[in-house]
Amino acid sequence: MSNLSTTSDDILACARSLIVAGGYNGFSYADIADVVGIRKASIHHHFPSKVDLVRTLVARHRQNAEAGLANLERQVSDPLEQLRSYTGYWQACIADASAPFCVCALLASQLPVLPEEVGLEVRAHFRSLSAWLTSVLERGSRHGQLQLASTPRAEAEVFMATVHGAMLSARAYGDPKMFGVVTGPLLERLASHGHDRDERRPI
Amino acid sequence: MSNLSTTSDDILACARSLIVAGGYNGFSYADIADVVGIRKASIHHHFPSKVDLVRTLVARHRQNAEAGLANLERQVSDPLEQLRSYTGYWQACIADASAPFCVCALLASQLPVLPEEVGLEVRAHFRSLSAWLTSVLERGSRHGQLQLASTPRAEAEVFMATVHGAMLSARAYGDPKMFGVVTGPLLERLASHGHDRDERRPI
DNA sequence: CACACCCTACCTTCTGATAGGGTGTCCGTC
DNA sequence: GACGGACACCCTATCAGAAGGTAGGGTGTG
Repeated sequence: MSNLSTTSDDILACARSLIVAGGYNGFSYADIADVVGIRKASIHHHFPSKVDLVRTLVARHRQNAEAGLANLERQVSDPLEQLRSYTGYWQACIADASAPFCVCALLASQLPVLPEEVGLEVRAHFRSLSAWLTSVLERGSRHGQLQLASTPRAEAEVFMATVHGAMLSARAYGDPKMFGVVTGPLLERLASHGHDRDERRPI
Repeated sequence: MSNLSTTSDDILACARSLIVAGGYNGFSYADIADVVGIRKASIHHHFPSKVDLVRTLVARHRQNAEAGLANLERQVSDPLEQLRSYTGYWQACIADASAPFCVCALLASQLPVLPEEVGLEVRAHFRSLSAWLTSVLERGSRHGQLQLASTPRAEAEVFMATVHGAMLSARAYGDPKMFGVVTGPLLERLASHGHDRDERRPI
């Protein structure tokens, strides 16, 4: 009924928040032990090495993300609304400080010093997210709901990069609203509503 | 005539490349000592503590950046060309791997675990860069050379965030060209040439 | 019994930092 | 010009603590 073992989940959750705060080298087993209320050695029982821990964490994050996006596909059909939901999700995570950064984005910034196995998982997340965004944009463009300036793939990369940059700016300014300031125009631009925003073309 | 002491500069240069690779906790005095060819203790002579070292590094980076942008203002008058120069600079740095990431952007991603003094310098860089971009966009908009969808300030934040996201994507994909894939459309969109790109408005 | 789980105790290596001594160079005074 | 302090620079030696990890034993439960 209940979780088989919440301890390993607690460890993962704690590791995630610590990584989100300071990256791969920004936390230690001792840090986790303090928060979870367990000894260092007990963590090694669940995750023999730090690489195991982080690799598992990233892999699970990726699975959750893919499942969440698949669920979004089912619940929301409009491409623009899907994109809004995606940015809205992060806006909420940042606003309530529950996850003020994507763990994969943060780890990606340290790719050169990441253990290879972790790096592979991180790259996989980027490819996965990019593929989903590409499909959403492609569909939105085909149905005339979204206005793309270039190929769906290129627009997907722009979208993803902008979202990541928005996270960084929100953190740098210490202002969660900055995420919306950056991602808002991104969505507006893609929306091709009947009303022209401020293009005010003559005639 | 020559530099008073290149050693401290060597230390800073080495620290920069190490931080760009792995962040604040991604390098140690021992790493620098190995590369520069001196002992750990000698580094402490130039920079008593790690905080001193990184704070100096970021402060200098910020000064160099401000000087570079001021110089750009003198050499190039067209706002769009100024933005192109800015992104082109980073495109080159990433392509030749001389500085595949902005040290301030990388440190900003770890702000929660950064020593306060370092964090202040990092935030200052964000404000400084944002201010410059705002002024360029404002001028470009006033002269009708750039087409803004919202206020210069908001567009500046979008621009900065997109550039940072582009750096991240280039690193995640291991492909320097990805930086251009993301920043190219950004510049295209701001350029308000006579030819409408693919808006193809009816009539 | 076997196994999952957590513990104490310990190890090795790295980390940032300090103490103190050895060079060399510049500079003022005799 | 000689002398000696002041200082910049780099060294060896050493430290306390944190890092990731191991060994092995004590519980419980199926």
